[in-house]
Amino acid sequence: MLQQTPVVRVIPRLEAWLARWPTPAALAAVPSGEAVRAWDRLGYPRRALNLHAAAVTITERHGGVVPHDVGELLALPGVGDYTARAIAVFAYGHRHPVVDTNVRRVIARAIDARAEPGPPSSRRDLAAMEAILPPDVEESTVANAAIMELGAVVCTARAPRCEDCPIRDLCAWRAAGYPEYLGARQPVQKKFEGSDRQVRGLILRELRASDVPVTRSEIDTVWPDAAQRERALLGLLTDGLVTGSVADGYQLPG
DNA sequence: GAGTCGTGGAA
DNA sequence: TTTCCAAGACT
Repeated sequence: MLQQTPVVRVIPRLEAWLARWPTPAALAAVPSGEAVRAWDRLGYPRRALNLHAAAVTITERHGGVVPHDVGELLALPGVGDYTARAIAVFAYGHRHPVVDTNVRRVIARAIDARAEPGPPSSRRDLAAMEAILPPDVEESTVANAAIMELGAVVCTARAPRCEDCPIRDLCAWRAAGYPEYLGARQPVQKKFEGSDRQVRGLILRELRASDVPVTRSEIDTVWPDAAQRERALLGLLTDGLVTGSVADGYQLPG
């Protein structure tokens, strides 16, 4: 849920989710479409599908227990470098570098004296975090959490609160006089308004709201551009977020 | 490595 | 209003 999604938006959804499905086995026992429906408007609904698939794998192959091993975690659908290590470290207390967008920003500033991190590279980013991670296991766990939290609360992307920063006296960016970001800024994100992503969201919204298959003509009402509708629906079918056909109608997956 | 994939709150 | 961007993953 936390992937590319603000923490404050995740917390209430997580609590409701865990109240309904307290264990991987509980989630694995329902159709994947129920996970997509419960995901509601949290965004990136393939995460719901992946989470359900991961629950099935955990139930069938790991005895219902989320694995400790980073390699086994990485093998789960939707679990990448960040999530695998976050679980191993914060749930199980193992020693691994955990690198999210906050950590990348703190390292860029405090260590590299740059206003912003460069493009993500798991190899480089993990190595950079490993280099400053305490050797002691328990200290490393605290350090992972602390650096991430520092980036989320103090060393923020827009208006960093440097005067309140606990490591301001050893921050390389501060020592260098807060140099501006060098080089061409990579384009943030393609415009959402009018995008295929928006159409996908609108189609999925229809399917979530219905307990019976939705007809093609009903889907046709959500967006004026037919070609774009077709593209979005095909994409949803390909991703497994939607099942069905023109003849049977479309619905969330079983 | 570059593109794609949702949503919504804050500046 | 527009832009930014948020505990990323996958192709």
